[in-house]
Amino acid sequence: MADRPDGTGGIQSLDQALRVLVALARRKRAASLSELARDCGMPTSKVHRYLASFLNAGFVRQAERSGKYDLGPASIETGLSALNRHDFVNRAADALPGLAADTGLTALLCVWGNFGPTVVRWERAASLVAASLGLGTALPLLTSATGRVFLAYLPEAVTAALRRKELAEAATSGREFDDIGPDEAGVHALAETVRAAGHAAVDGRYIPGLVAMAAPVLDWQGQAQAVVTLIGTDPRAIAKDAPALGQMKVFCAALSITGPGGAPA
Amino acid sequence: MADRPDGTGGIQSLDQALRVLVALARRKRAASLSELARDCGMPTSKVHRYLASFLNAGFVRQAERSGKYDLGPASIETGLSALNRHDFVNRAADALPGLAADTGLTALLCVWGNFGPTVVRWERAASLVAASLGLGTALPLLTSATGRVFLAYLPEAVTAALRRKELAEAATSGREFDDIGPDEAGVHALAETVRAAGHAAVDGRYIPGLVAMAAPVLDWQGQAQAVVTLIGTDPRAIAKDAPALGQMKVFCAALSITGPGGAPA
DNA sequence: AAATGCTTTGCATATTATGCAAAGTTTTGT
DNA sequence: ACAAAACTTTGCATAATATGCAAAGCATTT
Repeated sequence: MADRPDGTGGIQSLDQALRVLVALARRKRAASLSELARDCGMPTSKVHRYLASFLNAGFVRQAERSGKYDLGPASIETGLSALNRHDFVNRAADALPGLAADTGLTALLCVWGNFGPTVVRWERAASLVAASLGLGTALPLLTSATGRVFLAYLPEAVTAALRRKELAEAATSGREFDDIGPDEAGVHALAETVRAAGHAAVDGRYIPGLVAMAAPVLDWQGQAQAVVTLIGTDPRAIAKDAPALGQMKVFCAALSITGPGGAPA
Repeated sequence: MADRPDGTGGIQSLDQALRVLVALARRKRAASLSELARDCGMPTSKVHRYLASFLNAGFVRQAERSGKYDLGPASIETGLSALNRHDFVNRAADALPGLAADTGLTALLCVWGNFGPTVVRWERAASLVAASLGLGTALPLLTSATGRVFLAYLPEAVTAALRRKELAEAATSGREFDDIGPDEAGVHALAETVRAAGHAAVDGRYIPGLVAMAAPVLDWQGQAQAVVTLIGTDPRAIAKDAPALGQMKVFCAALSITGPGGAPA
């Protein structure tokens, strides 16, 4: 056991102990000693001693009667502390210039404000500037890629008011939506499509000369905490096989909190 | 090192390593190696090796540029997994959207964390979004409805540290509390008032434009294991005869562990 | 009541964590 | 811009300690 390519300079017993803790976290319910030992491929006595330490520190609780092991209050407190520092807006904002540089597109970070999708950070690429887009700008819900992602990843009640407003305006102005039905049913279908794809994209139909695509930064309730948007002029930039699409989704996935079950290596 | 009355049968290196993790969790921000070493009274080399293991397991993240250490995604996942095992969180989470819909207000579920009242679930209503409120956000103890319920329904020892801190801050900043005395006696009286009413409410005094009310979810010892909070913009929503108040209290009563028989596994 | 499965503890050995000190790296001061 | 200080990271010898086996409790089952 000489070479650990990446896992250098750690404490072996601690590595093993943490494997036990994540094994317990992966299970949905309390687990018995032997179950955990089997999961980790370790002798029961070893796991038992690890659990004793976790128990003393409060990371693990032992059920009074059954003797099974479960996660304890210290695990909750540590997790909440970690969550507390997870500031989506700032974390995303720090990384936004990198995304803009990698893709060569203008990158936007939006949150849901009182008037709908609101731009809070924006990183322009070399080529173009959408002059009308400034900080605090509110974007449309139904006709922007950003808005459509919020539509798909926020509760209906939240978006209801703006939804109705934009539908009514579309009706009175006579301007129909090209790619969606002009009623609530059409909006539902749109949201479903966005959820299935994991992102939204619009071509120059609504904002002539501009193409955009957007993806959500999700919290662990599966709701959109923020939306990241890429804007360009070239329609090929938002094609399904465009590299920028993949980069954007990776970017968002890295910022999203993966709930229990999602286990990256 | 002969007698450890209660801490029997553990792994010493693991005990020490976990002390480092909780030291990191107790800090509000990312910490440097030497800070942690000082906190724990350990040599830096030791702490560094522990952190290397935590890093490999994902419990700790290292900031790209500063090199400081912070809690990582595995900490979040483990904590959320621990939260999900408490039945009351799940039951509350299932019912929370209904409460938000019925009242038309934003509904919050909070538990007590390292930094005080901490948001673990929230359901936004149509009308408003408090942008600064997210999962894992820590709320003030004395000036939020949520915090005041914890103050009233948790042992004094639990809230003591935060109580002193907020009182001291109020004293130095010169900002007096409007509705409570600026000392421990005033805090005691406040807690008594909350207990008598069974809930707490604040108007826009502390958070301009926002009104909130909160009630406890009690365990079998009569302590708050969680607090449910409703937030709105209309002061009439938190009036004594407002329907939302009754709905919230019914909601909490249903979640509270009533008599014997509600024995979790 | 005997037996099975599970959890917990003793103990000798070898693995491995430890602390010191030096090398490497970034930040601060002049 | 250079020097100095502070901090982070790594090597190494030694002593501490984690490990695995096996036996002893303990509860539930047949």
